[in-house]
Amino acid sequence: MLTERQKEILKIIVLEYIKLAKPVGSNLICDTLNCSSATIRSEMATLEELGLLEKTHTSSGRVPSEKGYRYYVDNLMEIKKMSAEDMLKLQIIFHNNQLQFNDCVAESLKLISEMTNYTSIKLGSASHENTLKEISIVPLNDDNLIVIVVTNMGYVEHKNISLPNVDINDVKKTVNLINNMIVGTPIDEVSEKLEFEIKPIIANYVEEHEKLYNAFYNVFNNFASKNVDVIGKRNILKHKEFDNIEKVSRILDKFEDDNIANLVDEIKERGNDINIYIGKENNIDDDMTVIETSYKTPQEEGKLVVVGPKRMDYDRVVALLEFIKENIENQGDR
Amino acid sequence: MLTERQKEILKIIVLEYIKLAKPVGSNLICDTLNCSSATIRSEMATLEELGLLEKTHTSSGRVPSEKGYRYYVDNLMEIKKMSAEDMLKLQIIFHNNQLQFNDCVAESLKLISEMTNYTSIKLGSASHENTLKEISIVPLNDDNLIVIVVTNMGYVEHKNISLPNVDINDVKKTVNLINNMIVGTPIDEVSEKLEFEIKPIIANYVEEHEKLYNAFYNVFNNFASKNVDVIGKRNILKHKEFDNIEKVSRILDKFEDDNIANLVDEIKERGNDINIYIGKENNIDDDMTVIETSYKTPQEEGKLVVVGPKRMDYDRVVALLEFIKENIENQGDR
DNA sequence: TCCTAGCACTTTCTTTTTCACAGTGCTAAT
DNA sequence: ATTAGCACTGTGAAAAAGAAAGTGCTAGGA
Repeated sequence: MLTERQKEILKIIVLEYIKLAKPVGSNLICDTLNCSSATIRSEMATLEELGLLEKTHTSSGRVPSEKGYRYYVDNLMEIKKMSAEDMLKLQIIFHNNQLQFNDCVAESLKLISEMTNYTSIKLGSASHENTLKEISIVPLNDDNLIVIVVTNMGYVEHKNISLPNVDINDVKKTVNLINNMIVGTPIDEVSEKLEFEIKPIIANYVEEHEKLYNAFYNVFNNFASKNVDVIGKRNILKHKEFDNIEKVSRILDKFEDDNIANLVDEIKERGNDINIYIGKENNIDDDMTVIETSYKTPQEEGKLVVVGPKRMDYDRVVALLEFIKENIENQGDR
Repeated sequence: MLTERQKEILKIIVLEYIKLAKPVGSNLICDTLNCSSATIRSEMATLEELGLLEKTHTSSGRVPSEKGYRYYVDNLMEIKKMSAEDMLKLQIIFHNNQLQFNDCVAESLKLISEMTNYTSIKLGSASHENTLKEISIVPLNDDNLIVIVVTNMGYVEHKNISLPNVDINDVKKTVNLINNMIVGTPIDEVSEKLEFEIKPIIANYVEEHEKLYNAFYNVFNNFASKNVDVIGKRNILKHKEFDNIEKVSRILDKFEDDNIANLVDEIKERGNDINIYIGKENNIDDDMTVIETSYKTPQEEGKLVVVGPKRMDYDRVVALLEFIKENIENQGDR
């Protein structure tokens, strides 16, 4: 258990380090705390023994450790009201009746990325949670057509396929078959069903049934398993601690879509409204913090994530995410 | 007019610098050219006077100037056969019957990016070149539906819209109207036609016609004006000359989708099969080279572009692009 | 006339040295 | 408990020194 003064000191160090990214010395603190730097130093030594602070070298000021950030987040952080400015900008998005619901989510995340210089991620439901809602085709010319697949979650994917020498009516019949027989199946089980339920039927009356079957099989087999949107990848470049190409490369690689979708998906939920995973607590990168929240509306469910350096403006991000989550869930059915 | 020996020297310097990114000294060259370093030095001085070579400082080796690269590309470069390895990998893609035509293009560009560590770009036709082919809807639930727009070029875009209190049959009627009256219109003129041709009609019988009109209007008004795919943005990080965050940032910003689509689109075509724009010759970045080719198939037309440092493996990229262009155009109608 | 050996000169890059600074830990006194 | 005082330490910037790479120029030889 920390004394009040120790808490105060830890808090100042965390906030100061978040602001300036420079180790915090005892002098800076004694100004605000009305005691001598020597006193602060001995307190800082105690906090270091407890594992809450670290030094970058023997005679440097102190930097929060991961455990220190954790303590701050759990015990010291006061959830601030959002700044009026932040609030206003977000409200403009959510009150813009021109924008469709989906765009609101995307736009607000984009705004968060811009305002904070962190990276935000929207992760929709995975393909095994999506079922086939409807499939339709648009012929382009004799040989080529577009297949459009819509899932119950409103996720849409389309693919250009070419079927030379296949009668368009046979394609239409096949589409009808699929729409009658397979709708409601989880996306990643569709290709299996195609093989055992559709293929035998069309084999009877379609000349080029092999070609036809293959084309549809591929559509479903390559269906994006994740529905992910990463916004502001390049923001990592704006932070002091990522000042060399290797680090930046490493992080940008992590942000690649498939990659990040898996990593975000693996987050073991802690069940809070907003969950914070600092450094080693997340599986994206030890140098980063991940803040996550989930949302659920009649149309769609998913996760919203903000990723930034451990030295992150926790208060602000939490406030922003809470606001967005709330707005999404209230307006989801507008 | 350069002497044979001067050409030889320039060529060696270009190739060597492309390989190692280090200024090339006279000693290295005299080994291969059977003459003394002093001779080479005086030749290099001449080439520098002609503006084909540059020094990084008074006593450094030589580096090709932009003009030097240009001379190399125009006069010295021998279009090599592709390496067997490159050839094989690409052929696997184009001979893979599982892959649809579109995927072949994307896959082969992805491969190029991986093999060369440059960035490649696929630019489809712009919205003013696309006309409306068909529009269709998939209802998700009472209030929400998906609008799918297909253009004559096979470009597809979809949008989630919500229309509370609008009868689905009215929506269907509107869709039919659009499909009957507006098909064939260039995409960027559609919203105008909606206003003057469709809106007056639905106003007569649809209660919430304002809502309905707005929704469709937005779909077309926000239609992506460019159809662009940038592959391997992060490759810029792998090149020696981009060793600081500012440069990398600058380039990565340039690669952002809307941005790059415009820049690529602005390229004034020189009408060759393959066009090379070195440094200031392109409008993407003075430190980069852009290699561009166009393709045209019955289904689609567009540009393929490779962007990399000026110190780029010209031979290889040209060979790769030529191969891909040829395969696309031959297989476009397979 | 062209080529080359030789040499002085220049710039960069790396290493070493020096120095001020910011900050610590400890001790002794309050 | 707190604090003033002081010795000590690692950093970072600046200056100094030396090695390496490469040039330009000159004079002599084919």
